[in-house]
Amino acid sequence: MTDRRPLSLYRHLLDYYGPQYWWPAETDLEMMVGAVLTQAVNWENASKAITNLKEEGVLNLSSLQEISLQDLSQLIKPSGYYRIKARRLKSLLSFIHREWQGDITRLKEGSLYEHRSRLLKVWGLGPETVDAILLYAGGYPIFVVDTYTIRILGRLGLLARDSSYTTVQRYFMQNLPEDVHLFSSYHALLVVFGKDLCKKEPCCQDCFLQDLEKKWRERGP
DNA sequence: CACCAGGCAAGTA
DNA sequence: TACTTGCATGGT
Repeated sequence: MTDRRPLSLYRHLLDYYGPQYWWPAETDLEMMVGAVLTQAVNWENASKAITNLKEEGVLNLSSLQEISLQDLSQLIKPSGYYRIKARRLKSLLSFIHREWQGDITRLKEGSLYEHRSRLLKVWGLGPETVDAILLYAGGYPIFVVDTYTIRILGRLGLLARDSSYTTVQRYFMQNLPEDVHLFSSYHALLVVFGKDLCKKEPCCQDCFLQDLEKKWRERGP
């Protein structure tokens, strides 16, 4: 017995916003670095930090390993929380060298949940960052949850407000076909939607959500 | 001026 | 287990 609403919501979002083509990164390493840099910060800020790293020529495994914590933190300043994020990046880099001998393609060998439990032990990587890495760099079918996702589901009444990360993730994964492309596309659409959505309730008069809620009531999901 | 942005870890009860 | 707080820049 599966709940059809998650797939229905996906179709509405895709129809409204169009395809999103995430994650915006040229390499898997860049994707992982970006995942840390965008923690609790809008992508524009994280993107500036990525640009700095590229211009300095340090967005590669060996340079990131060698660069001092101080120099690294200065380069990523625009991403906010720059001192802590520099430490988190160093922590991630040491994991890549320790676990994979510096071979990032090792992420694509082995099993999803084995990688997940190891990555979750890395200092500075929490569930969202880890799942983003697994989905967008690893190509594994795992659903990425963020604050927007939780807020949207609560707002639509699909789950209780402020449901936990695990609850929301399980809800999507139990009610959607296991499909990397679908999960990738869906998470991107939820973020775009979340940016569009008024943070404070009640929602603005003519935003998409109101339109969606109306359709929802009229024709059902 | 206030408030927010694609989290996470550490401390407290 | 379930809160609370620090971390910090840049845009509206």
